[in-house]
Amino acid sequence: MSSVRKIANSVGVSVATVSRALNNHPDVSAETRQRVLEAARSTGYNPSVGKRPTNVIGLVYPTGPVQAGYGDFDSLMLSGVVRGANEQRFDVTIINLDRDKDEFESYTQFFHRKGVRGVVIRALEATSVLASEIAAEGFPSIMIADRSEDPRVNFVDSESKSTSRKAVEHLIDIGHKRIALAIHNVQDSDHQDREDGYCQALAEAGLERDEDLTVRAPAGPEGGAMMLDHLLQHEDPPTAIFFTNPLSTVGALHRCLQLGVRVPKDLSVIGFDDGDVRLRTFPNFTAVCQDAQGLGLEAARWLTRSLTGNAHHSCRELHRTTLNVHGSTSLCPITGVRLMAGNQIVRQV
Amino acid sequence: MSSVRKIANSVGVSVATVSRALNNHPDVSAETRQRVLEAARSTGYNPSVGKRPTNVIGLVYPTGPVQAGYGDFDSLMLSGVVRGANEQRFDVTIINLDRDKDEFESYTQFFHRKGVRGVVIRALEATSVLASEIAAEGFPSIMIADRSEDPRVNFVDSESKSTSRKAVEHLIDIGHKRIALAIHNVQDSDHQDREDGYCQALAEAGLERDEDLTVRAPAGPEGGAMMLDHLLQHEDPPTAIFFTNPLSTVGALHRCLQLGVRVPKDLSVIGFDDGDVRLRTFPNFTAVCQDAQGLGLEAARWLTRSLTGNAHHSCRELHRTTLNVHGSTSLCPITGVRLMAGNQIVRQV
DNA sequence: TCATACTGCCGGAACTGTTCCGGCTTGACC
DNA sequence: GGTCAAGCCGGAACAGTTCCGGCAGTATGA
Repeated sequence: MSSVRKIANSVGVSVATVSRALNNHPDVSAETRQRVLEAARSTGYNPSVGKRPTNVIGLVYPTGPVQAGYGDFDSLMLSGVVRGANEQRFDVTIINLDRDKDEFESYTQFFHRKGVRGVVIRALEATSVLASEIAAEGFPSIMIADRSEDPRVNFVDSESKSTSRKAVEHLIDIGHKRIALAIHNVQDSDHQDREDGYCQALAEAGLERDEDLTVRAPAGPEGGAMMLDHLLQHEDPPTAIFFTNPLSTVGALHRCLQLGVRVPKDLSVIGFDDGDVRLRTFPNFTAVCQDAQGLGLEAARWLTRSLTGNAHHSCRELHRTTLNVHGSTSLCPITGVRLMAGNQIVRQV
Repeated sequence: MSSVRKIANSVGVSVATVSRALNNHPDVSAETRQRVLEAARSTGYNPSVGKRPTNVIGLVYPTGPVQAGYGDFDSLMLSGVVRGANEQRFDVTIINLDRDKDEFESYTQFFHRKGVRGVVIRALEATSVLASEIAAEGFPSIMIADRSEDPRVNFVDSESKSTSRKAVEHLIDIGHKRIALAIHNVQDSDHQDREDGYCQALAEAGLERDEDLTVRAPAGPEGGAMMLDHLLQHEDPPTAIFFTNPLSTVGALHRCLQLGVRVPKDLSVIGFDDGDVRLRTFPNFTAVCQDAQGLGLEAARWLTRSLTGNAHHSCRELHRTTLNVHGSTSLCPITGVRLMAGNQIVRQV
C-alpha cells in the first residue's frame, strides 16, 4: 500500500512536500512536483483518511454545471447511476470539471482531491477526448451515452441501429413503401447508427432508397415542423416518416395537427424517445426508446464492481433499445397527403 | 474548534472511544456513546481530515434512490442545486437515507460520516417530519419543494396561490364566467394554495363558486381525461377549466382532440407545469409554471452561504411562480360544448 | 562592499481522525 | 474456584494536512 510517507522516502523529500505536491499548493518546485506525481502514479497511490477507503464515485459533467434541456434523460440517467452505485454501497458525488480543476493538475490528482475512487463521465459533445485522457492516466472511469474507438475507454452506450431497422421494418410490414428519414443534422456515431438501420431495412425489403426522402435539420420542434413541410411538399410524398430525435417528432406531430394531416390515417410517424415525451403528444407516438436509466445503472454497476475487485477487465457495452408501438403508425393509406402552396392539403394516390 | 481529543478530554475517555462512538462502532457502551454524542453536539463538532473543512453538501432523498417519474422536475432541481453550490465552490453528493443510516444513529452523526457539512432535503410525501427531526438536531439543512409549520425548519417552496389566482383572473378577463377547477385529490398545502387562488379570483370578480364545477381525480393523464368528461357532461358545462397538475392537463387535452373539442375555440384550458410539458402538447398550454431550477438554486445558495458564514439566520422562502400564456386559452365562446351519451358533442348557448 | 530584506522551496512538528492490539472487568459455566 | 468469552476501553501506530521556521539565493540600498 502506497502512502505519502512511502512516496516521501522514495523521492527523497518530506511528507509535507508530498502533500503539497499532491494538492497543488504553490510552494513546490515544478521539478519536485513532477517527481512526486510520477511516484504517486507508478505506485498507484490512493489517499485514505484513517484506514477506511472512501466509497464514493463521481458523476462528471465536462462542461459547467449539469445542463438542463435534455428532458428526462439526465434525471433518469442519474437515477440509474445512483441505483447502480447503491448495489455496492457507493455514494455519488457530482463533479464539474471546469470549475476547479487546475490546468496543470492531472485528472488522477484532481479526482483524488475530490475524494472519489472512480468516475462516470456524462458524454456531451466531444467528450470522447476527455474520456481518452482520463483512461490514459489509468484512473477508473467509464463514459456514458457515447462510444469511443480508444480501446482503453470503457463505455456504456445505446445501440440504436438494430431497433431503428426494426422500426422501419415495422413500417414496411404494414405496407409502407415511401418511407422518409428526418434526421438531426449532426454527424455522430449515434445518428449514423439510425441512418444505417434505416438503410438496412429498406435494402432488406428490396426497396430503393430515395435520397429526396432524407431531410436534415437542427433538433427541436421547429426543425421537426420544417422537415415535415419539406417532405410533404414532394410531388410524390412519403406515407411514413422516421424521426431520429424526440423533439423533432413533437414538432412534426404538432404541425400535422395544425395542417389537418391525420396521424396515423394519412401519415405514419415513428420517433425517438429518451423518457416520456412520446406519451405527451397526440397521438402518443411509436418510438425507438433509449433506456436512460439502464445506461446509468450499468455504468455505475460496472464501475463499482470493478473498484471492489469483482469485475471483468473492460466494459464496452452497447445497451439495447426497444421499439414501443403507439398510435402514430398504421396501415399505409391508399391516398397520400401532399402539402401545396398556401398550406393546402390534397389527398392523392 | 472542537476535535476528537477535546471531546475525549471533556468526557473523560480516549480518542479511540470517541471515534468509535461517532462512527457507530459496536464496542462502545450505550451510556458512553450518549455522553460523547452529547458533547459533540454541544460543542458543534465538525470532523475534518487534516485541517481543511470539506466543502460538500448532501442532496438527501428520503426514500430510496432518486425516484424517476417526476418528469423534468428532479433534473431541473438538481441542476439548480449544483449551480447554487457552485457559487461558494461546494460539491454536491447524493445521499439516500434509508440505505445505510443506522437506526440508532443520529442524523448529525450520519451526515458527518458521509462527510457533508449541510444537506438539502428533497421533499417527497411526508418529508416534513424528517426535516423537523434534522432541524431539531441543529444540523444545517434546508427542505426543498415543501413548507413546514416548524419554525426551525428552513425551506424553499413554490408559492402558487397568487399565480393560480392570476390564471383564473386571466380567464375572467377574457370573458369566461363558468370556470371549473380540476384538482389532484391529495390534500397538501400546495394544492390548497391552488384552490384558494381559484376561489379568491372568483370572489374578487363577484362570481359565485359552483361546487359542481370542482372535480377531483388522481394525478395523471387518465385522471385528466376523466375530469374533463365529467365536467363536459354537466348540463351547463364550463367554458374554461383550470387543471392543477401537468399530467392531468395532458390527459385532458388529448381527450379533447379525441372528442373533437377544439381548444381554445370551444374550451379554454389552463394547466400547471414544472418543466417543458406544456410545450409538448397540442396546442401548447397556458400554464402556471414552477421554477424547479430556481428552487434548487436558492436552496443550495442559502445553505452554502450559511455554512460559509455570510447568511441570515433562517430561510423560509416562497418562490414565485409565473403564468405563461400559450395557445390553450382564448375569448369565451358564445356556444359552449357539452358531452352527451355516446361521446357526442353538442354546441349550445 | 556589505548589511538587509525578500522570495522560493522545503522539513520538522503539531495537528486532524481511524484502527489494531492488548488489557481490564464482569459474568457464566463446569 | 478456575476458565473462558464477551464487552468495553486505552495506548500507540497509522492515515494526511498545515503552520512555522530555516536555508539558500537574489535584490536593494547606504
